[in-house]
Amino acid sequence: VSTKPQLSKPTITDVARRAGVSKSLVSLVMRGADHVSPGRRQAVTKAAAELGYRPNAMARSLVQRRTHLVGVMVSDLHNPFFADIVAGIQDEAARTGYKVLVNTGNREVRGEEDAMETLLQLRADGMILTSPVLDDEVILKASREVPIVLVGRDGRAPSVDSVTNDDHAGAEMAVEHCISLGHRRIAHIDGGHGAGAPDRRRGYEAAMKRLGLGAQVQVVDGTYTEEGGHRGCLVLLAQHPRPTAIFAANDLAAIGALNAIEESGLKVPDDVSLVGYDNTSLAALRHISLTTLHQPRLEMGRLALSTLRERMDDGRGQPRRVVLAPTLVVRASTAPPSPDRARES
Amino acid sequence: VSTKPQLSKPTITDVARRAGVSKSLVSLVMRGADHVSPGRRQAVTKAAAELGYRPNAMARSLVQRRTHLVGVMVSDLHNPFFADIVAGIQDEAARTGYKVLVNTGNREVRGEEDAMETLLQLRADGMILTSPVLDDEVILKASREVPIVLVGRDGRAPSVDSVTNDDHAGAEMAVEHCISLGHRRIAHIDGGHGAGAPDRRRGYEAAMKRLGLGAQVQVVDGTYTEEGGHRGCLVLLAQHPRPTAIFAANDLAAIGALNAIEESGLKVPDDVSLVGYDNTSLAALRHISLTTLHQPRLEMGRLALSTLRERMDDGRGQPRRVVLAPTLVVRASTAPPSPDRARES
DNA sequence: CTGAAAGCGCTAACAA
DNA sequence: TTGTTAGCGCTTTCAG
Repeated sequence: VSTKPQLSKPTITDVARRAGVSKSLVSLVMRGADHVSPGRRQAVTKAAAELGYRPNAMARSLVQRRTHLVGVMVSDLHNPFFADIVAGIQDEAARTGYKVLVNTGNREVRGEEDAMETLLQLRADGMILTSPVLDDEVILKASREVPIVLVGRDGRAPSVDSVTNDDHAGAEMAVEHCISLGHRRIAHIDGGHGAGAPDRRRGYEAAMKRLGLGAQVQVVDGTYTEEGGHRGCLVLLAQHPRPTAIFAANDLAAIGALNAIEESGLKVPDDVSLVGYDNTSLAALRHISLTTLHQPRLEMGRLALSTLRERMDDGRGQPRRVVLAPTLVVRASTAPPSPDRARES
Repeated sequence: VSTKPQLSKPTITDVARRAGVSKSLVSLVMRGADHVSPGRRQAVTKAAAELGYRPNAMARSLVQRRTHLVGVMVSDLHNPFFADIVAGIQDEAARTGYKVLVNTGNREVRGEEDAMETLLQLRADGMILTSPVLDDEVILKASREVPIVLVGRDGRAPSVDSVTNDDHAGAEMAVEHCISLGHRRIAHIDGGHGAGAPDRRRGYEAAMKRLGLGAQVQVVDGTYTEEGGHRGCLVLLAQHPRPTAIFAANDLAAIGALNAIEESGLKVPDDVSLVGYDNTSLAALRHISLTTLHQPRLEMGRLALSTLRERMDDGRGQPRRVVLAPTLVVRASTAPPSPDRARES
């Protein structure tokens, strides 16, 4: 990489000279101080405009020891789930004078580490990590240098806050919904190491047992991806009798399952009912119309930022765990089991 | 916003003191200089590790007058189209020592201006704007302060580069495909002011005329959204005879059209064939299976960054317009018109 | 209300 | 090879 410097931009000194005042006065005016004489204020404003002056945020932050920057490490830019989270963060940031800068680690540990490092070197005032795959230890270490809020994953250390939805409860709702429709053979395709996946699995198991279907519990391996859902579903469909309802770990996996079901010549919901998780825009597509659990993403984003602010601005030291309630969205992928199928159990 | 400074982090001076050397030596070691004695190098490395020292990127950039930061303003984080563009940018950036920071303007002029301003004040070495809705004038002005590359939209000024796909040619391919299947009444739902939309429209018209269907040209208003496609499609379906094929401005609009068609009790492709644009992940869903035009997104991202580098590193002053060829992806949403329908023309 | 001086953390000549 | 000296552009006391 070459070291060619850019054409130098006007500095505060240039403005001061042109307006015939001191640097300090220009600084005051640029920051909107109120006790500056109208005449000089105008002279400064005019000079700045003529020069196209723009304060250098880095020089400013260097002396203030504060950047007013919040770094957001997004686990996967391809997942529409995160778009709303970021929107919520941005929303709240704009209201409170913070700038949001987004980064991504492409679902890889190494990538996420690099992304964090960039933000750390930039001296962001705080950072938000969405569903990171990073080790707890790495996060804990970074949290000693800058306030960190996790979204979608629990912050297992007192120095790390988190904003999540109640995955356990959401999974229970999925099961209860299926049971209320008359299903008994309800299987789960799990989400592997994905953020929240273990809780969804435990919630599924707990609800099954609580409602007297402990013997019907069946979990197959999967991931938070279409392929994972597809694979897991094929395993389930190969059984006799096969499940009449399937709860997939997230919407993406549910779509994979949907494909597997149709490839097998079966229909949703006639032969198999299907439930997803996340209520992404995909689930709402008319052709998919997936029953799923909604997470209040926008609000989660807003809460992530306000939680971060409590540490950045108010110096809170106690950990904070925000857990929101998911809500069931019933669409066309679930229905009562067909009479002959239900009998088989 | 309060002005509470963070707990101060170790500086280069702290490391120098602890290692018993000068700041400059620490600086050299941190940057991996080769002519440093092994003993001192190790002392510095050790001190830095013990202190948890991390160079302050802002202080460094202030003196170097270079941030090694590339700002990417993404028009809409919800559109999966941009995820691959960003991935391509990041890919190429990682190879060449640049850090990528993403921003978004939420499809609004004001938001995009703020996003640009943040990047400008941060003194990013260059910026990439994806499908901005910003005025040409604003972009032109900014391009005098920092190299800018537009993606998905043409850079109408010599100081602004661009990377696009050949929208005109892509639209022609869509039309040719429909005609080759036997369609004659082929309508277009346009994309309004969306980046590239006017070219797609012109391409559609040109191909229709060139192939002797000038009299059949029909364009209805739309946008790059599901709602736009839905609305436009309803207008088309209300006609007698209605079109046997519809070319929507992008995939999102095509999905809106798809919904409109099915709501009207018609089927795709039996009653109406449908073509989209962009080949987003949505188009590939088994349940959608949309014939569409693919843009080489990853490559476009990579090219955007390398085009930017030519200005940042090599000081190129001539404008550069990269135009890539789209490719037709045929799926299940297009088929020959049913015999009785075709006759009606 | 305004200006002068000091310094944020770092790198870049220039000496030694 | 290593240390010293100046700033980068800005804000912040502190005088006036």
